[in-house]
Amino acid sequence: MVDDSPARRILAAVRAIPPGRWAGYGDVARTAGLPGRARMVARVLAHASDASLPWHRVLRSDGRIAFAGDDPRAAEQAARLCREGVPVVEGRVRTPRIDVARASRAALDAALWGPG
DNA sequence: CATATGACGTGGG
DNA sequence: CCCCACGCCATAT
Repeated sequence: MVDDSPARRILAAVRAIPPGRWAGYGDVARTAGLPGRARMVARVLAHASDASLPWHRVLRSDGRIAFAGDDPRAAEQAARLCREGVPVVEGRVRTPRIDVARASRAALDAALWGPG
C-alpha cells in the first residue's frame, strides 16, 4: 500500500512539504500517524540516505533550526531555506508553518488525479 | 540491566 | 526570555 513502515510514512510526509514552506517535527510525526513521536522523525531524518529529501523544511515547532548554532548543518539548513525564499534570522524562521497533513492529502490527490 | 543521549513537544513558573 | 518537568523512544554506553 502507499503506507509501509513508520519510517517510510515519515519520509513521505517530509516530501509532501512544498518548497518555500516548513513544518515541525511533531507535525510530520502526526501526519505519519505517529503522534508524539517527534524524536522518531529526527532519527529517521538523521539516518535518511535519500539526497533529494527536503529535510531542511523540518524545523522545531517554534520555527528554530534544531541544530546548535555552531553546527555546520545549521548553516546548511539555513542556506537551503533562504534559497527557497524562507529567511532565517538568528537560527529561526518567522514565516508560519504549513499544515503538513493537508499538504500530504493534496499530494496524494495530485498523485491520484494527476495534473489533469 | 541501568543511564545517557538525541535534528522534539507541551505546559507551567 | 529563561528555566524546569515530563512525555516520547531507538541507540549507545
